[in-house]
Amino acid sequence: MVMKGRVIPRDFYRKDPLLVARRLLGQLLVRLWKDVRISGIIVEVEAYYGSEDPASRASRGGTLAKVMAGECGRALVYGVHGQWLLNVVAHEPGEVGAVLIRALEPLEGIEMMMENRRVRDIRSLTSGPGRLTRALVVDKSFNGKPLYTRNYGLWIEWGCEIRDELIVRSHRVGVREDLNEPMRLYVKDNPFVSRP
DNA sequence: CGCCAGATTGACT
DNA sequence: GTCAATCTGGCGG
Repeated sequence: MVMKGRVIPRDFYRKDPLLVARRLLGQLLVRLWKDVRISGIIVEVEAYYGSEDPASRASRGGTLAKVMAGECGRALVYGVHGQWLLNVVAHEPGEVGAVLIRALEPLEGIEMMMENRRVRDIRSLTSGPGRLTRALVVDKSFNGKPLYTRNYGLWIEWGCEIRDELIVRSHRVGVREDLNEPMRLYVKDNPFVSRP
């Protein structure tokens, strides 16, 4: 792709969360940590909406809802079950939404990730929302930070295009009450997709 | 402040 | 496959 290697601009995220989720597959999540580029290809995502979405934390109000209603392209980081989960705020103007990044295929800085995660098997490095934040050293301090600039050491850049035939759509993982529409997307047969 | 559910993980049968 | 440790944020007192 022509744009490969460039940071994805803010306007990319000003769309319906499911559409943004689809377009995020194949792009690169990059973390600059200790002068080392740690990155991975996004291979699994989930779309979340506002008050109409029973699985969304935004439907319960509070700080998270505010961030999800705020500026697109910013990180939304919050804790569940002792893990930090990384989302990108994404929605149409006046709406509420975000995309959860659930799994990466490790690309650069793999040794650094291994150090951060202390695992033997490379397949468990970044195959889960809590795992990838540990591997890339992402925590609450990134909450609200823009991901459309390199300024904060965490951003998303153009990677590769993934054909429609390679994309699987399913219901979201770990939610009590899901929407009728499946909101989870992942790359078919990719070994780094989290366990269903 | 205490309570508790939850967009999870890793260890174990 | 099962199961409990984990800890933040929302909410009630």
